[in-house]
Amino acid sequence: MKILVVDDEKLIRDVVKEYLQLDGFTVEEASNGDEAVELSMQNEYNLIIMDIMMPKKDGYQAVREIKKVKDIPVLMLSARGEEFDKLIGFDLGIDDYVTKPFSPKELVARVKAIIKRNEKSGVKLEFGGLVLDDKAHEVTIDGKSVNLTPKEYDLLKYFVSNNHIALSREQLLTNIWGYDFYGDDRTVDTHVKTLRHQLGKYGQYIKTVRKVGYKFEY
Amino acid sequence: MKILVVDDEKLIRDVVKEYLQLDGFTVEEASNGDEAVELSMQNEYNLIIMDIMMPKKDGYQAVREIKKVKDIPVLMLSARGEEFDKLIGFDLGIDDYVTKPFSPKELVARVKAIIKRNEKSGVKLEFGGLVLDDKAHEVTIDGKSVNLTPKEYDLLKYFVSNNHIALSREQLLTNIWGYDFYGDDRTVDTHVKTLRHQLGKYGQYIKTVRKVGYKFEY
DNA sequence: ATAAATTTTCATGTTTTTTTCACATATTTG
DNA sequence: CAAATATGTGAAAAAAACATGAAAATTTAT
Repeated sequence: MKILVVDDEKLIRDVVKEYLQLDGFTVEEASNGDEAVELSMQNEYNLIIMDIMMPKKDGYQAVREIKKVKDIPVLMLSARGEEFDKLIGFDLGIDDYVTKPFSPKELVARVKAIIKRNEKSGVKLEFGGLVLDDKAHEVTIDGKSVNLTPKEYDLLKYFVSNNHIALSREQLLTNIWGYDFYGDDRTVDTHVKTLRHQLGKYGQYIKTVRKVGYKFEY
Repeated sequence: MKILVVDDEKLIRDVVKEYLQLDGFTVEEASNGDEAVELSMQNEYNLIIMDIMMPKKDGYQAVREIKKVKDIPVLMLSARGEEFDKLIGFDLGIDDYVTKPFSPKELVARVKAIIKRNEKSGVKLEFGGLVLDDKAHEVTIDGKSVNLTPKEYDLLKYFVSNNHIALSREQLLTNIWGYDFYGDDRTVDTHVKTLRHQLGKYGQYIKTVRKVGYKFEY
């Protein structure tokens, strides 16, 4: 997950970067609109966080140019009040906006929300006889449909899209349940249990990573 | 899909063009009514987006002349309030109108809606004894005609044309009811209910996809 | 204008899913 | 090996999602 942070103030870039990295994102920076456009042409970002007021080229213009070529979600930063109406009136296809001053935590939460919304759907992931067809929203084992509950389905989808990667309970909760889930960690365990059962012989591919969480490994 | 955008303000033409191109449309421009008439005689457009107030020849006159010769859908642009009533009284065969200032996103949505409305289909979809003959606009089960209401028909058509694909309530609403439906999600449920009844033994092929929506699966 | 048909809303009941939690089992550590 | 820590599990409670029927609102036809 690569994110481009565009702001002319280094301090802001640094803070945002730090928090995003804590959550496992890769972050690159640009200090003005021109740089932002250039970088986003050369790289594949999953999200752009863009300030509005900047020298060289402002955020609106930069977004306009980038969106012409690439379909990347954008989160806008704006000083309180100013320029705000424009954002709404001039529909640039902004995914969300945050007004300064903002809480880094909230920003990260919003970033995650956007990424989740924009997650590509309709993929078909196959691991031997285990197939997850996201378009049909269906999981089959050796051709036979398995009746997963919604949570089980989401969990499996997240697992298989992160093959070989250990996932903490917290990570699973924020990414599948949502950042606003305030329940018990261990509810993950219960779902892993039922999912393992549902997957039959493929259940074993969800491995326990002690002290951390779980991982799918095929 | 080729669209002609007619407006005397270059800025508006540019913005509209930009957004339409993002959605894969080919766009040509005209800056007044005369040009518009001329261009549309020489080219085959799938849609014309026409401003009303223009020098040389206004939008009404241009549309009238074009419609005399060609059967092209037209979307009118008008400044808020002014000239507006005329559009309704004047039966020019306008397909839709948008008042300035407008959100480009909405404009594109309306363009798509018009194009979709004007698409001739006429397919015949068969699933065992269940046949949807779009040309005749009729559904039969084992040869016997079924009396579907318009909504039921549209819903079934959308379902069967998306066999094996899970469809969210939102997706169903925007594609069948239209992007401007602001009612209750759950109205979909009610229609699914009646449709299932109408389809008798074929009702079971509309499956519930919990937490998502429904899918047709034959 | 009136009646009929269709669509939408909404409250209710039912089913399914999710969460919690206590206890069992397994693993690590001193 | 015992204690501490972490995960597995089953069952009950809580929550959520859907199906349904009926009434209200809207649209269409007569």
